[in-house]
Amino acid sequence: MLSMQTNGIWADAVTYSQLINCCLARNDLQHARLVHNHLFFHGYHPKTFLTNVLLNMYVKFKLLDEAEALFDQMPERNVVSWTTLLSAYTNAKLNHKAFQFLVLMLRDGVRPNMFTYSSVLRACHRLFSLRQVHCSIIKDGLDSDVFVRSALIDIYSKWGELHNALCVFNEMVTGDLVVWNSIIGGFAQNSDGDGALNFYKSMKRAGFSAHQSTLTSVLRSCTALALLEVGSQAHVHVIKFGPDLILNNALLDMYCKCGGLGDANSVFTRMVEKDVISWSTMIAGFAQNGYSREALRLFESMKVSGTRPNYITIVGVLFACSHAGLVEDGWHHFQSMKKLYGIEPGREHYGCMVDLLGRAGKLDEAVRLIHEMQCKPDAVTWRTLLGACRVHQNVHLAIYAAKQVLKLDPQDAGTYILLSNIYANSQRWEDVAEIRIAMRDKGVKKEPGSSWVEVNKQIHAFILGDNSHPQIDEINSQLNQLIHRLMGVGYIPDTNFVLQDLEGEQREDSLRYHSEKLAMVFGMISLPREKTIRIRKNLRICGDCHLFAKLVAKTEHRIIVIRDPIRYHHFQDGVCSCGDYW
DNA sequence: TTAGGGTTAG
Repeated sequence: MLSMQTNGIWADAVTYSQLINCCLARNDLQHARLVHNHLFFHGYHPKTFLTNVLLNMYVKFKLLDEAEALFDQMPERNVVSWTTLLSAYTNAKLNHKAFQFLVLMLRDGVRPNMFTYSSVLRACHRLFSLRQVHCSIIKDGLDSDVFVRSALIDIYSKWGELHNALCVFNEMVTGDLVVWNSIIGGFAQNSDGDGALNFYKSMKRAGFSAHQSTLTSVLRSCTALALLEVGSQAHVHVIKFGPDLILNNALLDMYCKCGGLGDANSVFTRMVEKDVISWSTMIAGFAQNGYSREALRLFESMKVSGTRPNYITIVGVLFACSHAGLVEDGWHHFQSMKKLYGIEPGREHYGCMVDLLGRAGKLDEAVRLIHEMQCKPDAVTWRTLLGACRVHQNVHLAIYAAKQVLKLDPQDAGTYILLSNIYANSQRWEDVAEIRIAMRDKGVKKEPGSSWVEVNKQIHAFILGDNSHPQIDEINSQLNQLIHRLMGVGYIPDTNFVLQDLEGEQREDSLRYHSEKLAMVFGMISLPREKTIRIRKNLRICGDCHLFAKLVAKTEHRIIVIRDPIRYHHFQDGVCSCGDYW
């Protein structure tokens, strides 16, 4: 450029823009500024096009103030000028500012185009504004643009409006990979793994190959559904993409959550690049699967590696302590999190500590900690204390904790039932009746216990009281024989876990058909002995089923993994990885 | 010839 200048030749706008974009590609702010200053000192007044390029340059270098100053000085602004700054606001999550800017743009008489809309959609922080923007898009005839379409699907999904996302998707005539990814991601984010996997199949039928983000959503769905086999299949495709950090993190999480800790660890070890999410995932994975010591060892390695722990990392660390009864370690990490990493303890951290102290029988300390909390305790906090009261049979405190839970979550069926059982055990029948009336008046219904087991990449569901499984007769007959065999080696059904209104044999019957027992038997019938039986549950496993699974693992020589909403139980040779502490 | 879309941890 300098030689052009000494020859008296002025570079034209295109040359200047190429020069600026070259600086951008090299991340060279110094030379980019030099070009801008050169234009300024030589009294060259660039046309709107070149100023837009400069504006974009400042935006990309995240120098919003300078971009704004330049925008204010522009004698003429077109839709690109407005959109450049507007998308800078959305990227910086300045949603309110982005919307104000859109209003100014409209007042200036500039109509938004597909570029503007695809940016502004991400800034919709209210459903109402989203609907308004969607109407304008249709009015301007821009709803068929694939960028706008994927942004619409994405934002509707984020608002939980899957129905609307689906409508936008179904209107698509020409295919587009990112639009497919948006709808698959939408279903995955809304915990509809089945829907996401079905769309993934349709996408492949439509002739599209999976991209990194497609696979990330697929893995997320496998994680939610505990589909280890489908997830492992996706792993084969993941390898094709080489070292993709986000994708590998999703893979890691899938193996951890599906109970495949060995595979998770080998993925983790082989990862070329690891970030705080990779470390946190693996630490929580070890902790939830009952390997607390490994989780804490990994936390030490993380610190050595130089990766700074964050809020979520510490949740995993404290979870590891609470599930192994490591009171001193727990206190140490809890007290040092602020001092060492500047992280204020949040509800989840307090929750882990309440759990840790409560399980260890230090109920008074747990209550004291709840009262000292910097943030307000929520239903989960009180439910944690309630769980500890149940283990340590502290009726007085349990009633107090249960009342606190119901104040904050009046629809929590589990707590009503627990409270009612506590009253029944203390012969407080009037209180029992009162609870039942409250449940009836509030329309509280207990979610039926359900378990899912994966056999030949198919999910088989077992729901308490539902006999629709085609092999249910065979399962029931095998289950009865199994119970008989186990009773021969000392199994006594533990009826403490049953609703209070059942008596004697009836009590045992209701335990007999707990969904995880049916799922276990089905796994035994359908899978060869060397295959692990993997079960996912919607409720926490009860003590009776836990004992049952240990005995099955021992006498039938099976490995069983049961994942409940909080943690995982690996049953092998008559013991569980949780050490009976859950 | 400048501006826009999808993915990860509790």
